[in-house]
This record gives sequence, C-alpha cells and structure tokens, in this order.
Amino acid sequence: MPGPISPWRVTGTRERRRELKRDAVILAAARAFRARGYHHTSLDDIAALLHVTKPTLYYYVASKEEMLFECFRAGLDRIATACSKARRGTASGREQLIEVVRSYVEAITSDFGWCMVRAEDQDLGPELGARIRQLKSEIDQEIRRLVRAGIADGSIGDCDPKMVAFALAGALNWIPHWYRDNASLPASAIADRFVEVFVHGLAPRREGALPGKSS
Amino acid sequence: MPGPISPWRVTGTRERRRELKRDAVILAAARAFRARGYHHTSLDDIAALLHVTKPTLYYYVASKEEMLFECFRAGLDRIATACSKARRGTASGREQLIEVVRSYVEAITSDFGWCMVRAEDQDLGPELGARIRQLKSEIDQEIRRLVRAGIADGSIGDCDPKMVAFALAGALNWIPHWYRDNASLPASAIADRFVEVFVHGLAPRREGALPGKSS
DNA sequence: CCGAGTCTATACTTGCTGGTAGAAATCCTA
DNA sequence: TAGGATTTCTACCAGCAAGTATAGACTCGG
Repeated sequence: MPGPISPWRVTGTRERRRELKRDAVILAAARAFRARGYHHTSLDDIAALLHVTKPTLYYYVASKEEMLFECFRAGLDRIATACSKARRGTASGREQLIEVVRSYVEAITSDFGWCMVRAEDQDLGPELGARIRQLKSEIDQEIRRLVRAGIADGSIGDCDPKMVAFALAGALNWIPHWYRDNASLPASAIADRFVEVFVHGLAPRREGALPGKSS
Repeated sequence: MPGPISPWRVTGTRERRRELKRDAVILAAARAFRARGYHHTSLDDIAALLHVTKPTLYYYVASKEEMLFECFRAGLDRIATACSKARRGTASGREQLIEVVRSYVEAITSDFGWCMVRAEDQDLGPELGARIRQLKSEIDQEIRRLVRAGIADGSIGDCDPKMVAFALAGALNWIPHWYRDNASLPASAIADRFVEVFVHGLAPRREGALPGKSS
C-alpha cells in the first residue's frame, strides 16, 4: 500500500544514490517476504516490484540470504536502540520496560516486522544465522535485565524474569501474525492494551488502588 | 530424542497396520520439520528417519503439503478439544481460561507444536490453507469467548478481549521458539508461570490479594 | 504352492529458482 | 564528444527436490 519505492531516477552523489537503491532493494524484499513468505518469493518477484531485473539486484546485494539478513537487522536494530535508550533513563524498571514495549510494537508493525519474526534463522547460513541469534539474544537479555531491575526497585512484583521475558516477547513477536496495517489498531493503541494486560493482569482490579497500601 | 518410530514390523490387522504406519509418517515429518524447518526438509530426509524410501511415503500420504497439514491438525485438535472440554465445565471464565492455557502449553510443547506455529499456511495450498485458518480462528474465538465470560462473571477485570486473546495466544504460540524438551522447564511449570503473569500482572501485588491458588 | 492384493524400491522426469557470464546501455568527466 | 567507469539487461546454467512409472517382493487366503 505504501507507494512504490523508486530511488531510481533520483539525484545526489553516486555513493548516496547507490545507498538509496540498496535500501530500496531491502525494503522491497521485506514487503515481498511479508506478503508471500520468504520461500515463496523469488528474486524475480522482488525485481518486478522495483521494475528492474534480477541481475540488477545482485549489483546491490550478494544473495537472497543477505536480503533476509538485512531485513532482520533493520528491525532488530530499532529495538536494540530502544533498549539502550531506555537503559540511559532514570525511570523505574517497570517504566523502562513499558517504554521498550512501546518501541517494540512500533518496530514490529513496520515493514520489517515480519522478517524479524517469521523468518527462520535456518534460512540464513550458519554465518549470518549466528549473528541474528546473537542480536535476538541480546534483546532477550535486555528484557530480563529490565524485569530484574523492576523487581529490585519494587516496581515489579516477584516473578521469574526469564519466563516473563518469554511471555512478553512472545506476545509482541506474534503481532505480525495478525496485524494488518489497514485494518488494525494503530501501534500505539496496541502497545497500550498490551501494557495494560501485562502490568495489571486479568484478575479484576480491586478498588482503593492509589498510593498507600490500604488494601 | 524419543526413540525411532517403527510400526514397520508390527502385528495387527491390515488396516490397523496401515493406519499406524501413516501416523508414523506424520510424526516423523513433524519431527523433521521441527528440527530443520519445512522447506529445508526433503522427503528423502523423512524417509530416511523411517528407514524407508521416498515412494513409500507416497503410499501413505498424497503430498508433502498433506504431511504438513496433518501435523498442523494433530496439534490444533488437541487444543480445540481442550477448549470444548473447558466449555462444558462449570468453573468461572477465568478458571476455564486457565485450564485451556494448561492444555495449550501441553500441546504446543509436543512434537507437533512447531508445525502448529512456525509453518506458514502459505505453504499449504489455498484448499488446506483455508481449513487451517478456519481451525485457528475457531480457537481464537474460543479464547475471546472465555475472556468475555470471565468479564461477565466478574472473574476477569475489564479489558479488550480481542487484544488479550492476541497477547495470550502470542505468548503461548511463541513457546516453540525457545522450548527445548531437554533443557527447559516441564510444560506444567511453564503453564504455571504464564498463568501467574497473565492473571496477576507484573505490578507488585498488594497484600491481602485474592484467595490463593492451586496445583 | 499359487496368484491377487498389498507394499516397497530403483530409477527417472520435470519445473522452478538462485545465481552468473558477458554484452549493452548509460552516465560522468575532461 | 571521447572514453572509462558505472549500471542494467538478455540469456543461460546447474542443482535440488517433488513427484511418478514401473517392476519386484512380500503376505495370505484357498
């Protein structure tokens, strides 16, 4: 739906143009993968999206694998950035975690969301696959860290940080399975609902919540 | 890890033996898909697992697609069954939901869990793909129904049933991404942790909470 | 022990798609 | 406008894996 990506016919220095085109290739790949799935997308399909032929793609990218990797990275980087930003803040563990969740939802509903989640690192060679697993693991560790921080500062109740991280990441990573950018809530609204559930749980909230521990 | 599947060389009536072998083919396929991914698993691989050759598989199954479909179904059926069982009970919406979650975790950590979740219905033709989507949708609706029931009977607080269902299903469906039957918690323990998070949330619990819990 | 039905293997076809060789077009600089 | 670098195209290859034709082997009732 977002317009065609055409840095072909565009101005700027050589290097700059090349860079833009390469990005366009990655983005087109991401959209195609999302629409048809990695294995059902041929390079000709991607080339067609750009009104170009297959060998042209290879001028910007070494292999189909590399395209997938770059899509992966594009998404994961956004989340990693959000994590380290949260980390620099001074808010409570819970607040930081919530911030990360918001960024996570933004990233995962982007064009690259699908690739981050549905593409198997099996589809990447051992080389790139390992790098992706590394990135994923870092994010996982970061989430656990935030949960532990929250427990430490009292903003999060006692729980198993590992399982909480899995549950949270699972809920978030699943979004691309049902999210349709036409027909779904905007990312921020989704984030709100998720935060609500994860912070307060399903149990009916008892009245008399406010500060103070009168139960 | 669970031993080789060999109903080859086994007794029983003709029909019975055929049925057993067909099941064995499906199970072998499920394990292979889980280990290597659908697209990276050749029929020769599956045949090798059974110490048999590829054409033999075709004697029990019409196509690779059908194998995937049957794996899918094997897993989803377990969950659907759990749903309708829960439905027959008289417990509160929340209790019923929790029961479903437990069954869900059991199913999703089984050999078929991977297929239920990681296989794209894109890999199935329009025919089978539609049937799978149907099954998935039924389960989704069932979860939403339980949430609404819980809200109605007061066992669940006010919330958006659709988003809650998505969050819950996401967390559960993600399990195959990290679950390793050697190295992870047993299914029941995972279910416990998940229930804990989803029922009570991350916010520190104020004293004097609701009546305790269970098994 | 025979032959109809059941089961399995050998050996092949076929289509698709990732990837490439090398020529042609285009662009920039001088 | 010449000529070298950059960019894109046409045409092709190779390999893999799904699926099949067909013949051989096993089982079991009669």
